[in-house]
Amino acid sequence: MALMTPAPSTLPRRSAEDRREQVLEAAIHEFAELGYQAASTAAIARRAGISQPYIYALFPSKQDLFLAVHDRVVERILSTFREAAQGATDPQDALHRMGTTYPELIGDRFVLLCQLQAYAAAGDPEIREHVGRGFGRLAGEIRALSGCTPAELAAFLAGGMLANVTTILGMPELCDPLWEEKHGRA
Amino acid sequence: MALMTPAPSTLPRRSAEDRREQVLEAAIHEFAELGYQAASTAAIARRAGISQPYIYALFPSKQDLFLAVHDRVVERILSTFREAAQGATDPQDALHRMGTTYPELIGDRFVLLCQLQAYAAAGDPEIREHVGRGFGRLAGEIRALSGCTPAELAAFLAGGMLANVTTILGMPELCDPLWEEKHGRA
DNA sequence: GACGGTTGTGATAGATCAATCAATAATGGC
DNA sequence: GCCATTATTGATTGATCTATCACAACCGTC
Repeated sequence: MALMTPAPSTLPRRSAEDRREQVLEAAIHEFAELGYQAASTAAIARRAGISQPYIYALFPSKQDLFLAVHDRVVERILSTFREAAQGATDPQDALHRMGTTYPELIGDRFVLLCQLQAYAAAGDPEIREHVGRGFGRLAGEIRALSGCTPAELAAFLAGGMLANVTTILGMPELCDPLWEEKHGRA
Repeated sequence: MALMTPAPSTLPRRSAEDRREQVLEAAIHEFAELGYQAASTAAIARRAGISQPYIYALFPSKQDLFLAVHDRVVERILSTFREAAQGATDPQDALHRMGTTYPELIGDRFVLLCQLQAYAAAGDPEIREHVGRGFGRLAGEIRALSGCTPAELAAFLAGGMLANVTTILGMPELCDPLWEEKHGRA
């Protein structure tokens, strides 16, 4: 039982808050590409530049980490939409402005894929409840920001879902017509 | 090393084709609720009433089983749509008829959830390619059956996606306005 | 009533992975 | 310059899961 190698020399220590940040960012990527189950804490740790056990000093469990990732992703989407809706004149205009930010959100790619993975993992009741609340918050805020009707909200959300899926499948052309022809008619 | 218990008595044997059928049906349920990674071959076998190793006599690998499930699900959706589109008068009418079958597909529940799980598992390139082909076939057939425009197709697919997600989250009320107010205006 | 193909299973290898724990190095206050 | 606190890791455990293999029970058939 040889004990540990004595850690070559001074490695700079970061605050726990800092590390949590790194882990969250790494986890977003891993969860987005592999899903809740397939993503391993070892891979997340590697990407974050820390050891695998240390994740459990920063988050109580893999599920908690996943839900924290989901919260952050929802928050990021919301802030993007809030910004986009600034100065809109009417509901359609607000939704249109939000819709144009979708490609930007997709540019991040991982944000939307994380959403999809959260839905897929919703077989677990605890996850479903959490993700359901996030989805409700999203829907509520979009309505509040835009003042749209339930039907318009549904159509907007639906477009987002299609964007998710066509992105992950690498078939964006199927989604494009939505944002082109919906409001932007010359 | 006690050898096996001598198998109480005569259990009726089924044809391999029969068994494959049972396994596929069981796998649809397991994959739908848990996803590709989290669903275990042991649980599938238990549900199908066979031993876990026998699955590998019927399907070469878990991934092959998953893709076979996906094919079957796509085929089921297509046949539902084909039936619904019979006797439609124009593209809008055809899409409307197909849309009304969505709740029926959701009644099955597992069919649509399997689709969602397939998208979520598309991080794996082999799965993505297969699922992408299925999605393309779906989109192509819908266009052929209805004669709709690309924008109408996109809106229709988007609605399906939203139906998937609101179903799994148990929030169907967010999706209802789509099918109610879209075409059925009195 | 032996035989060859088919159906089916138990045991198990081999891999992976979440989570725990004890131990150790750096840090900051005093 | 000491001490309590905080950050960080190596080693490991126990569980789980896919896949393989050798073997057994059944079936038609000659």
